Amino acid sequence: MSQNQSSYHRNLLLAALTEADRSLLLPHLERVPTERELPFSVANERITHVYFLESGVASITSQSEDGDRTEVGIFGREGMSGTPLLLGADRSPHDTFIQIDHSHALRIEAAQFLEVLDRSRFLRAVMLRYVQTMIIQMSQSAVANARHQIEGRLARWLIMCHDRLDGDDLALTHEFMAIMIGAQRSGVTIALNVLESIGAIRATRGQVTILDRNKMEELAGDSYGLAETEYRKLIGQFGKS
Amino acid sequence: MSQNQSSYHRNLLLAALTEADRSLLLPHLERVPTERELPFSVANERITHVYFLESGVASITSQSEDGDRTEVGIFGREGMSGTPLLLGADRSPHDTFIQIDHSHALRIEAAQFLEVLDRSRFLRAVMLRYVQTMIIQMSQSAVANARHQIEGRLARWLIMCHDRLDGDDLALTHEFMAIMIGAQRSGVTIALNVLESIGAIRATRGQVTILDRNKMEELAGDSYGLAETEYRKLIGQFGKS
DNA sequence: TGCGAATTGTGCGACGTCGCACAAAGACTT
DNA sequence: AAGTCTTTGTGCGACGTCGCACAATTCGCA
Repeated sequence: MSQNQSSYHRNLLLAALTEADRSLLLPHLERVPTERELPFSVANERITHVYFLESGVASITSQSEDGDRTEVGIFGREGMSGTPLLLGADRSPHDTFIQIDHSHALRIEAAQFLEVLDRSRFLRAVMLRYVQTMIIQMSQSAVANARHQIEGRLARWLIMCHDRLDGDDLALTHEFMAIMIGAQRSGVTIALNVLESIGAIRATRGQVTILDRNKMEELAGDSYGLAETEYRKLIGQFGKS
Repeated sequence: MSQNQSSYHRNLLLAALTEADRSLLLPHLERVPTERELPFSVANERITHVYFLESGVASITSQSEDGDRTEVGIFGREGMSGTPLLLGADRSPHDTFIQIDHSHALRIEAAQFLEVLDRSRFLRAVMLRYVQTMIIQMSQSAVANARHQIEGRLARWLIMCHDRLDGDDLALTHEFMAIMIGAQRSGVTIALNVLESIGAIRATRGQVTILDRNKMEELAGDSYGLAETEYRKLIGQFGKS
């Protein structure tokens, strides 16, 4: 249990709770190892657990008939999966799964989560404020996709990952990033080369290193920042900028 | 008050409430005339009222530094403004205002709204389920912007308006639609001509008439439909398809 | 009825991205 | 050390959209 206790503080949402609220969750939380592609929830299937990441990055994606995935949301140790439960839905049309693995998450069964929600108004309030930050994030994804081209979208996505990971190295392939920002692989290769040529990143096989975060934020423009500001206002400290 | 009572049923969210819950809201609701550009809420300013539309269409938009607006959400008589209040925020970085006017809305002051929310768990639950449908809608906007080109995005947006209005005529200028879908005006002109040439719509000055809704839904592809399906599951009947 | 403003149609070069294909380079297996 | 698979670089034509400009059309108002 001391293991769980320390885990609490790795997830910023859990860390934002009062001691009393955490003790409501504690008996139901199970610490599980995570690995790439581990599904937290599957589209149109009942959400079985709510996951709180200790580290790593997860994506919420929308899959179209032809099999293309598009990312609509991202979270790490500042967030959780299963937000539809907070809003009275037991499933959603989106998939949620681990993108970048960093070992562990805490999870609670859906039914128990709902029960705990009922018992603490403050706990529920924190989680709902988190939903608000996700709404802003998703909105800004729509804006980024509408207004920015690959370079900007990629810069935005990379610094969002950067916010959620320790250090400046991101283990990512071009193919992977292409899916995440809804572009094609060769376009990502070119964009990465541009970013590298201006000294914003260094790219090697399967890895991107953020060198100049300011430049990256500049490239992302105002598609980055709103959600992060909202998080800091509503929940607490977060990110690197 | 009998005027208000009939108004209740025009807004689908209010109509979805129990008689008891409606009577909690009733004393605080004020029926106000609406007009184009009437702001329901302004970015980064305290939300003063929650509006329930009886008819017409409102947009939630994100404004960037350079003044460009991008629409991130849309609602009509099936929805409401002020959803951040439900999630514990008193403001949001987005603007919400009337796009297409159809005369009236019911509004309640923010403080009173919050008070009523506290008093009925069921009422709160209905509104939160509505938030979930908006999340899906915003996500699908991100998908549409990432994957579809002007024709598809325009088709999606037009049928979303169509869902929210009586009849098949939409009073819209090209300029206006261009802003809504994040494209440029001349691109919209061309796309509209394409839609007209295949018999999906008829376009005249300041007006678009939906002729073949099925064709429009086909063009929109899977960027249309998820949010609407979610609404029907979580709240009730809605739309025309 | 006529004038001015708003709206729509159209043209054109520049540019970014797609779609696809294939070569080059790096990493992993046996 | 050789062979295989994954990842990355690159080329090229097609296409869609931008950015901009200007003409044509329609509407509203004096």
